[in-house]
Amino acid sequence: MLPIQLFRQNKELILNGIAKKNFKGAELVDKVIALDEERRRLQAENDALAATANLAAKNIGKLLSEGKKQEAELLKTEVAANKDKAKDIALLINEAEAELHATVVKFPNLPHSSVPFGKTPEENEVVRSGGVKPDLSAQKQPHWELTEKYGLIDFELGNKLTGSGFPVYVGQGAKLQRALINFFLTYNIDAGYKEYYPPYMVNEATAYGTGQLPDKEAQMYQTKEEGFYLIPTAEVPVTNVYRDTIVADNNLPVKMTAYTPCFRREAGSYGKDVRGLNRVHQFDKVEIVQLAHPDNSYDILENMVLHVEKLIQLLGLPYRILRLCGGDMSFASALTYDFEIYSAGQDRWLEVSSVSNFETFQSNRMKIRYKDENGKTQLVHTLNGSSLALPRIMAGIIENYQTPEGIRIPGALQPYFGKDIIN
RNA sequence: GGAGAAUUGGGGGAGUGGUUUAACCCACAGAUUUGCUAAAUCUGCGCACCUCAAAAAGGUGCCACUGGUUCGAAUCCAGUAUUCUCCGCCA
Repeated sequence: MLPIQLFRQNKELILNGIAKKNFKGAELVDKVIALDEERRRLQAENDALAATANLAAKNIGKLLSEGKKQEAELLKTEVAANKDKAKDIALLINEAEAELHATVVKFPNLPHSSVPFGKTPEENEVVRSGGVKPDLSAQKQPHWELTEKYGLIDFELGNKLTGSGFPVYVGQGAKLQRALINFFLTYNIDAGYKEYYPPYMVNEATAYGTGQLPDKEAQMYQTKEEGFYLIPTAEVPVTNVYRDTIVADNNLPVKMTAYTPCFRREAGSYGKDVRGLNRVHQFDKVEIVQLAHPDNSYDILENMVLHVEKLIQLLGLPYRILRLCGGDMSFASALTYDFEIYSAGQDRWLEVSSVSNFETFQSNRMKIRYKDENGKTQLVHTLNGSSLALPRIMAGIIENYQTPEGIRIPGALQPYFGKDIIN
């Protein structure tokens, strides 16, 4: 959520920012400013009334203790007249606040100055790429053929048990999944991230904190009785660990990592884009989250990018890093780098990680703060990234490492998998 | 699932309708003094919003949460959440 003060102080900044992000709602800016003025006016009025009432109540108490009962009764009737007025104003304040809030949360985060202009994924900027595309000559197959051939994933069984988009990993496929999770977590923990194992369901306040609510409700599965949301990413519970807290600034940055399944009800889409592991409703992911001081959050973002890049390099997958253009960025992000690996069996790029700085957009909702050198409370910057999302990494390994003898296992993963080939 | 009890600031903890402006202790920060792996004394010590160009100052709200009763609520009432104890059920 954008801070309301920003609307008062720097309207131009907001107008420019939302234009870059391709958000159509310039007229809402003036609405926010008007509602904010209304709210403040009402509050000043309300406070004055309350101050009078408080004083009167105190005087009544004093009169009663002095035994002046009649005078006290007289004062009571005077005060009662103000009560209705105060009640009306309180009601108006609630209305104004609710509408103000509902309007402000519609605004996306403002993009960082380095974010390229653009509306579509084609306008994302390739920052750099690495790794070598394998030469598979004529024998290349997509992962859904290979997983069937080696009995690693049973998509049909998933259809039977649940529905489409819920693959069942079997035998060495399940083991590969487990090895990847373990490898990723160990790599993150070695880099100083503290491991969390959070709930897979969250309440409304938590889903609101990271920006899933109110607008992205349709993306999440929800339990019928309790109304809990199944997490679409570990970012949701993990970032909320620090909701409503003030972190000592010498404890920044806070580094957290978690493995969780992720549940997403995506809008219907068919064909090769969603074939196999390319897009599923339940998948595993290891996430990294940091809470950072605003002064160095962009250095930290670059560090997180290097961290993820190294991990992909360890797996020996060809990759590229994109800086997303304004129109392709997520609602809450100020700057996002996407990682894509080249999937040789399909001859296409697959997104495996997204690393973002949200600045104060999430912390303003969650009230995650620190004390600055003057003792003033300030909002922290929140950042997160995938390290990594499992299914597409699995697809990439299976396709890029396919050989006539079987699927080779990248060297760095072998200690976790226990052997060097699937055949 | 049933019955009972509880929830106060960073921690402990007092407070059962009106000089409580939430006592007191600890922790923490600053100053002073004595001096040296510290102690004593004094002062300060939460969050949010509003008035104000800002600072200073003042106002309002916050005792788990949401409402209610009252001129006045940490205190009384109702609902919700969480924790503890006992019973039941259970991997």
